[in-house]
Amino acid sequence: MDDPLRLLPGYALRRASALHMNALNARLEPLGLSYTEAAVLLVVGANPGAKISAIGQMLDIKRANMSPLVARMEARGELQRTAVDGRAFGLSLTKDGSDLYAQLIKAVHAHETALLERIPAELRQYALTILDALWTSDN
Amino acid sequence: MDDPLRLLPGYALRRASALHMNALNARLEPLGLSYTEAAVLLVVGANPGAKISAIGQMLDIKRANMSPLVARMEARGELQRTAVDGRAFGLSLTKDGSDLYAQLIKAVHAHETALLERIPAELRQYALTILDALWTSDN
DNA sequence: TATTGTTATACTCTATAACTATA
DNA sequence: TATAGTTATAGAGTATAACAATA
Repeated sequence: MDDPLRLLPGYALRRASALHMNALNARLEPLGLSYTEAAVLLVVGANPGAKISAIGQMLDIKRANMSPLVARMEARGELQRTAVDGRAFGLSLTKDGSDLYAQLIKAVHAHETALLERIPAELRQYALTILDALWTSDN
Repeated sequence: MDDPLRLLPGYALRRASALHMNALNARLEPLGLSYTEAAVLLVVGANPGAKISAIGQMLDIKRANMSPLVARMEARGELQRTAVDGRAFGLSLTKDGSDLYAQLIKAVHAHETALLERIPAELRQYALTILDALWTSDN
């Protein structure tokens, strides 16, 4: 049976993304995080006090979807919010959030390593440049 | 604000995939096709008589999701089914399906060209190899 | 007026389970 | 017993719209 999608980079992109999102979710399950939550935790860990709106913009998560996500992580005691002004909140890690963050860093590193190892060694150096070019500088 | 996801190929993979799936869906909207339906149309066009189950396996679409998808495309007069044996069906394009297929080929070509043009010219030659390596040979 | 956050809701895609019929 | 297809349903992830409060 002929595979007409075999030569389409766009199709490979989709299949690769789906495969690795599943792999990442499996890795994050022991931490009790979805990959969206993990992304927020990474950004907050690297930017204590970052505003919810700024985090959402960086990760391309809509305000309406950030709200319940942040509320969930706050309820689990991973994040805490501090009023920046009368309408905006800054986020930072709690003690539990910091512990989880440390575990998350390890899990993400293992995930990214496994991903890169699938690529022929001599081409690995180009992977990030190519993948970044496929989405950056137009959002 | 620091972006801790900047150096993660896995994150770039996800963002790139999301961006281009949206772009493809926009291109397919005038044809009245979702990208999943488009993938099925491409496979049937290249493999007249292919069994529903085989198409689903190639595209990693579950049986339970192939059923309504095929029914929809059949109802729109794009696909027709022929009994292979008492339980399996082969799919082929109708006349309308063939016309749509021709349009689809053009849309997909335009999409893939636009995608590749985002990649620096000297790296384009590696893109398909890298993206394929990221998902093939373990499904 | 624009920004920030919240709530409610809808839509798509995908996943699981149970079922029938046939190989 | 395994395969093929169908149906119903549930769960993510994401999208829109309307709203209140503040800058």
